[in-house]
Amino acid sequence: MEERNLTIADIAEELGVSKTTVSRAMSGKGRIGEQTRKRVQEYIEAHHYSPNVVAKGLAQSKTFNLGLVLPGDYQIEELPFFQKCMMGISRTASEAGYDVLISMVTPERITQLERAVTNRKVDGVILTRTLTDDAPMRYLQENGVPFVAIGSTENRQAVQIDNDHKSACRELTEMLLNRGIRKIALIGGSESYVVTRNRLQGFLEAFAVREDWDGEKQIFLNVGDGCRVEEIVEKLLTDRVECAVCMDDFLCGCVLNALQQRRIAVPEQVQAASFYDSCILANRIPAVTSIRFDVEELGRKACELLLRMLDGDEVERHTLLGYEVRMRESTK
Amino acid sequence: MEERNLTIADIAEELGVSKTTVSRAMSGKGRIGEQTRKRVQEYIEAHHYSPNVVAKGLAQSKTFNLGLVLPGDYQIEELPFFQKCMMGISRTASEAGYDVLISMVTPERITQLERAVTNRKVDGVILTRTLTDDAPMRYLQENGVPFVAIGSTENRQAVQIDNDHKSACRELTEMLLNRGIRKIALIGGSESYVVTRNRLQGFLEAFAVREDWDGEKQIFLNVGDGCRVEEIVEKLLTDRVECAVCMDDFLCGCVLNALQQRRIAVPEQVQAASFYDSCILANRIPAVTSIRFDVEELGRKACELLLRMLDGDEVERHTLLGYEVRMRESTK
DNA sequence: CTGAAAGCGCTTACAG
DNA sequence: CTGAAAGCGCTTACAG
Repeated sequence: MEERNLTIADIAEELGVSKTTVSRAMSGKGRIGEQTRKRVQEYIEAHHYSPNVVAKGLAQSKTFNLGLVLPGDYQIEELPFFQKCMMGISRTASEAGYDVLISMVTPERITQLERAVTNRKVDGVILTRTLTDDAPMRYLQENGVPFVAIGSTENRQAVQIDNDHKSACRELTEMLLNRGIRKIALIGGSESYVVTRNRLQGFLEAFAVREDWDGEKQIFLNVGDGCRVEEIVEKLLTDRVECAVCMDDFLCGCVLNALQQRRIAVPEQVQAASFYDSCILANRIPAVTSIRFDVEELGRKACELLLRMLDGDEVERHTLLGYEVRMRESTK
Repeated sequence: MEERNLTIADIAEELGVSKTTVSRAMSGKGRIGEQTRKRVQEYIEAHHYSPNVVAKGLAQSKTFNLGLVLPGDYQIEELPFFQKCMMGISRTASEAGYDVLISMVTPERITQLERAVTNRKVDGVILTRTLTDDAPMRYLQENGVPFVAIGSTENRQAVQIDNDHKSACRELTEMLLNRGIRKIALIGGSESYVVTRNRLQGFLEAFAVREDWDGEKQIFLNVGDGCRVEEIVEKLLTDRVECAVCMDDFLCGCVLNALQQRRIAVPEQVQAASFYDSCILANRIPAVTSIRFDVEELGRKACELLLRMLDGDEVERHTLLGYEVRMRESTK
């Protein structure tokens, strides 16, 4: 069923023109008669010709592939994020005639990325997680590969894009304080993520502007596993903390579970808020107050940035995208 | 920093041999003098030459890319699965000199996959979810693209690989029955997934062998959202069902939440078991009895199958991988 | 406006 | 054992 694919040479011969002409009719580059162009295009349509992108790429020293670096040592709370991100990237790339090629890396091993680069399989790369000391980023910079980093990094050279986590956390915290909360806790993951520090900063800023603030704040970072959460919840209860702001939905889920286990009512006895508003907490009762980001949009924008870089455009080094605070029943 | 890349022609000239010779020294194909080979290889090592895979591909009519079809309309419970699967695939592909190119599809839209195929960007494709009537699968078959389907399909033509969900569900159910459970429920997702029907079948088989069985079984399928779960849990309690077997971890999480909300103790009042044993239920208290699959291995095997197909090997049409029942505190 | 020719970086019969 | 040449399927100066 799959006969040999049509080539530009076949078409040229069939139409009695040169390959050059066929090529031009398709690309629109170079002068070409309107009539000729039409004839070629009609033939192409009729015969469902589609050019061999790899050959085209070789001639133009391009691959029409974008590398996407995904962490292999993921955590559950990140999955909805990566998925949505990929969706945005993949769609945008596809519409621009590019494909997305994945490289899974760990902090210790970036061989897949190295392969993709040294084998010249990609024109540029998108990073989906950034660490304080980011091996993939360093590698790409050293090798002069164009890339954009999703997420915040302290590397000022890199083109980066992220949602404004700091402002988001500040605004959420302010809203909670305005509602009269006096004892509030921030619970978050690894400090080696820049985003953790950004959110912490936003949290702190919410208090900085209030000279009259006489409440109490607690901060728990580097929370890694369920056990830690148990301890923290115990402490929250002992200290009669009124509200727990969790840095991601999985963490928040753990906190809520621990509270339920102890028969603590949310929001009556303890309130809770989260980040991402992902499917991890979907259908929770009570519904959880959360900061929502448009992650697919983030992926799209990141991809657009990279595409523009590949076109030789100068792009903004630092892009911040918005957020939305969604107040729900888990806070009052 | 990024000077023009070394090519085979450069090396040939530098060494005073032909391009043919250099090519042969690398590929190992064709006769070549041991001395010459060594010289070439040493030069290559010293200068960190790595061949342009795209050019190589063009010459061999290959791309050294594998397509990976991912559903864009994912559900949270599937994410850990996809991630692990990708990890296995990506690693195996990488080791074999291939890269993985993703296409996100929905039941209505498979344009990304079509692009990858018509643009001749992939040598073969791996499907990660299979529906009863699967558009991507149909498309690939019609176009003669080699592919392997992860998950069960009724399409007997396709090369498919999956874990043995039917046996797994049967064994789990048998174990529960052996422990004296008399009222048991099966709760699962969409029946349009073949896997749902496989598990249902396994569930039913567990009873079929017991002539003396005089208990009660309930079956809830096509559970889509949290609301339905609430209703089901109500019914379980009214009917005094002793154990709920959930077809995935997210569903099980919902059931457990609903139970906790109602202050029902697990496993004392109601027992629960799940499938996948993924990070979604990690750190749950009590720990949940679950069927564990080695999903990364599944990805690896799937990729190996495809690679063998691309090499022209005949491969087994149907592969079933094992499982492991992990009894934990949520059942007694 | 159109085409012959060289080139992208490899592989592979074919000949020696 | 080694090489000249053609070819993979495109693009793009250069010439007309």
